[in-house]
Amino acid sequence: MVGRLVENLELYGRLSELDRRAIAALPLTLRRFEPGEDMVIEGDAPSHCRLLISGLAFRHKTLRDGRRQIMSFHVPGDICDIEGLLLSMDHSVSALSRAEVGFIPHLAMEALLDGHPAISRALWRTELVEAAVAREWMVGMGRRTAYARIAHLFCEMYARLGAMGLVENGRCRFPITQTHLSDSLGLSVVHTNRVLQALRGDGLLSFRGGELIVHDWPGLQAAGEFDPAYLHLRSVAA
Amino acid sequence: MVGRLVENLELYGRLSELDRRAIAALPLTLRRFEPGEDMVIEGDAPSHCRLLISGLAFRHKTLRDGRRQIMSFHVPGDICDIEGLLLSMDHSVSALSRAEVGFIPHLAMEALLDGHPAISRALWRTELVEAAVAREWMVGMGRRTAYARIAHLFCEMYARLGAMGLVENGRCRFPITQTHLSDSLGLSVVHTNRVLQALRGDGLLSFRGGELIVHDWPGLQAAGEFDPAYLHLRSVAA
DNA sequence: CGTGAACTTGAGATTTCTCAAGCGGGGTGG
DNA sequence: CCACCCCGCTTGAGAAATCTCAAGTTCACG
Repeated sequence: MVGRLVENLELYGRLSELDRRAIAALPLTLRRFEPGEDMVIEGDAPSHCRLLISGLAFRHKTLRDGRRQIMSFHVPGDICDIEGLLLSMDHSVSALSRAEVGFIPHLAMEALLDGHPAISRALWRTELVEAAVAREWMVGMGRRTAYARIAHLFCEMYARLGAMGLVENGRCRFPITQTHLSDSLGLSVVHTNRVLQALRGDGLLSFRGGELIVHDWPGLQAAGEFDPAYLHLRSVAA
Repeated sequence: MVGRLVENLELYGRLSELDRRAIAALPLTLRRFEPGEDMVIEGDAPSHCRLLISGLAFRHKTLRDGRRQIMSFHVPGDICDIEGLLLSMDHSVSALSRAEVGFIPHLAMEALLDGHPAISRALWRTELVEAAVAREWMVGMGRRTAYARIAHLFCEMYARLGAMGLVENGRCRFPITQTHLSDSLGLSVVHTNRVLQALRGDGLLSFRGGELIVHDWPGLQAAGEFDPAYLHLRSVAA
């Protein structure tokens, strides 16, 4: 159940057997979410952490008039609302696809962190990587064209999913709509659609029915000015 | 020397006398940076943490062709490269104004964190707040007009500086150029300049020679769609 | 008095947006 | 089993925001 979490935490350094056993012993309540369903809402002060076990999720803020900004995507092994441990939520988290989520009581989490500095440090590190990703998104929204921005996002997800073994033969599932894509990148759906066609036309990728196919990985990286260093992964999808 | 840091860490909950004394006992080497000088550079793997003692600093990434994106501003009491403790730097940090910086060896920092869970937690919380600010910037760059974006940034800094007691009579020092402003918000200098004039013309603020004067705080907040909740401050400048 | 950085202005070029409408497939009720 | 409907995708076209280029101004500083 927590396999992906341990994997995630061990990306940069092994945990002790003791640490691993403590994680495995976490009390976990399972729940399933349907696509689009909210897992936490802005303003909540959650009493549990939500560990994504299968499926994808995303963080977002929605303004009064309906404009929405998606701020990150989450893959299995991520805790989607870790900040809820210390702060109230200033944004919402929703399921992208059908998702299985493990609920871990804050009390258990706090005990785990206080008793296991190595886990605390590893979890903090995943947090820092998330912040690095957020900064890279800022660079994109502030300083890159729509074309580069879209290319970059696909590079990022391709690399992240690849690192989890979810890329096969240049293909991976990435079940988002063009609306999600637009809301991630700060674009209109219309423009996103046209730029997507350009990327396809340039032979870089196809994206259809929630499946991403990368036809020209070096070309796509160049188009997106993608340098995976900020992901702090150990290896990158070939 | 570390007064601001303790203040910062105690924003949400007191530390014990023991914790406070441990912080005060940190070995600290002082160094001064001139405006624009780099404190850490992308790619560095620092061996010390940089605690900002006086002055302002900012994080940024610069692309090959010179486009730059500023990703955050830092005030006294912030550790500007805390992620260097666990990761290599994927961006640079530079001094905005003349700044005094305390260098703390990573070894001392690690010992402090491992021995004092409360400090570890408090520091993590400041990190989470930073991430929240980053998300709000994303909303701005993705979904707000230049006018709202500029207003919002000034609201944010006014609130943050106000919370530190650095606002007096609706005025505060915020020593950035219009170029910095543009690079923070993903705008061209020309456009920034014109929008700034509009904000001044609408009687919301003046910004000249690195001094921000807020003439109409409610109006400015409305223009920027500013809701300080994401800053997770205890109080907001009046 | 000369110089450079920051700021300002003008004007045309681009990117991206908005509005409006048509298309297509999967799901549902009759 | 079929018609209908909705959501997501696509296209067209004019509008708006923002950018780039180019030059002029101001002011602090040496």
